[in-house]
Amino acid sequence: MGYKILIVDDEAMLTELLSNHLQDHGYMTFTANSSDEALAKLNTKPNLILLDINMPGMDGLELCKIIRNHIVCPILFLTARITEQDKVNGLRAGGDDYITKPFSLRELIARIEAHLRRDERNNRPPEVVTSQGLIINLSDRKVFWNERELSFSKREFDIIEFLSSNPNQVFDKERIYEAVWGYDAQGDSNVIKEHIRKIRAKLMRASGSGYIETVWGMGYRWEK
Amino acid sequence: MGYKILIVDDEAMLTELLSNHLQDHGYMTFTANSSDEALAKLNTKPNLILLDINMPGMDGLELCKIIRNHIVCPILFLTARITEQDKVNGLRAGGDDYITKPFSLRELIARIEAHLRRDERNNRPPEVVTSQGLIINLSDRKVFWNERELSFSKREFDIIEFLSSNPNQVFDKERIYEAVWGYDAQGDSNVIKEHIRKIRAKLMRASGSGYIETVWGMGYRWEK
DNA sequence: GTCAAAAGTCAAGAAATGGTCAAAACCATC
DNA sequence: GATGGTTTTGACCATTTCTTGACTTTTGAC
Repeated sequence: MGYKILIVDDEAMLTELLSNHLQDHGYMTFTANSSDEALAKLNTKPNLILLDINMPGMDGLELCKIIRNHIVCPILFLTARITEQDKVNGLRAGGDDYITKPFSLRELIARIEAHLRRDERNNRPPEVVTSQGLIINLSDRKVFWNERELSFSKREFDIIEFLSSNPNQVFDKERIYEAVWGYDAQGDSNVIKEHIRKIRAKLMRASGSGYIETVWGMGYRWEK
Repeated sequence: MGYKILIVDDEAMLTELLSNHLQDHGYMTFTANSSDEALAKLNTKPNLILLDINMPGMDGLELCKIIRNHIVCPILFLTARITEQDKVNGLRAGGDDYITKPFSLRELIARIEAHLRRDERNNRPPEVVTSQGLIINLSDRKVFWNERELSFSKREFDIIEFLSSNPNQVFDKERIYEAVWGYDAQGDSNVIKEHIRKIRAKLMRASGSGYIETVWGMGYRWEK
């Protein structure tokens, strides 16, 4: 449920169609029509990637190697015809499976599910658990306090994610801004103060603790 | 403070300009206008390298790979326009970031600082332990005396950090001022006396020892 | 012992930083 | 384009920390 799938193919129409179909099956999809776009969309942290082998410019195999350096998830190649050489190259590049075009959509779904199941078993911990009952699930972007779900906005969660992933370390506001907003952001420091306030309030109301400690003159730290 | 940056570009004018600008920001710079020169200057042990991708002869990517075999430090590519091929190749060659020309100097500085900070965090020894039960954790900026945490203000901790990282060495007030405040001592020497007093008081109350010894007429020394 | 320079102490004011609030700007959705 | 939520802003207050200056004590030289 709610798995994210990144679809990479230079034919926009195909990505579009696949995207629709997968969405109908309850997946969250992202599409990319070039290698560059694909790399850019890795930050969506997909749970699985569908990758066309034959693309202009850098082909799928090259791209696959690069992706492997960044994230771990099943990569399924889509390919028009598969030669033995293709298969070997693909495996060597880090692919997990092949689906030859044309393929039946039912087969596609079946394979995707198989890989996600296996992946789930292997890569258990996509979550961060912190003190007594607070669970931060980074892949689902959800936070729970003893069964009960707390809701945070995007920015709020981004900040929680960053800080809680580096517990006990102090980050000044600029550093947080950089991590959450991006590089050159010339942010007013009030923005962070305000978000921290909101986060603390929500956490405090639910759990009785704010989790984020202020280190005067230095920044904030996630207390684990 | 005092980071060394190696600037590699075949355009002498550009390296010159960058060099000046970075020096204005407190960096120590070295320039190289060819790959050979760059390799030769690796022995300056730069903390960061700015590398032009498009150079005659061996290009930046090749150079990057070679450099990676020699030293570990952030490598930022400078490139006229970035194609997806560039990006991919660059990542593969071991680069850490891209800056496309023309770039704003502010952005350049921001990125350099970001990378140096990150690098520093990663390569920093996690903690310093000093005599009987006093633990100074530099990355968490926490000080413990037998389980119990002692709290210090930013300046206080900065001073502790500086002195305890160079135990048994005597530093006069100007030197401490320079190390902690950042530039040439402009401040009244009382500032340091006062901070030292506070630090000693806190340490003394917790541990029974002040740790900072006065060397009359010379300065202070951290007793290990 | 006396003296001057250096170091230590203390209290008070200045400066910096963080917290809070309300309102404006922004954005997606209907 | 109205709505409701999110994000950003600016103003203001409270608190902590930093700095200063006057004063006392210690130190080493004479």
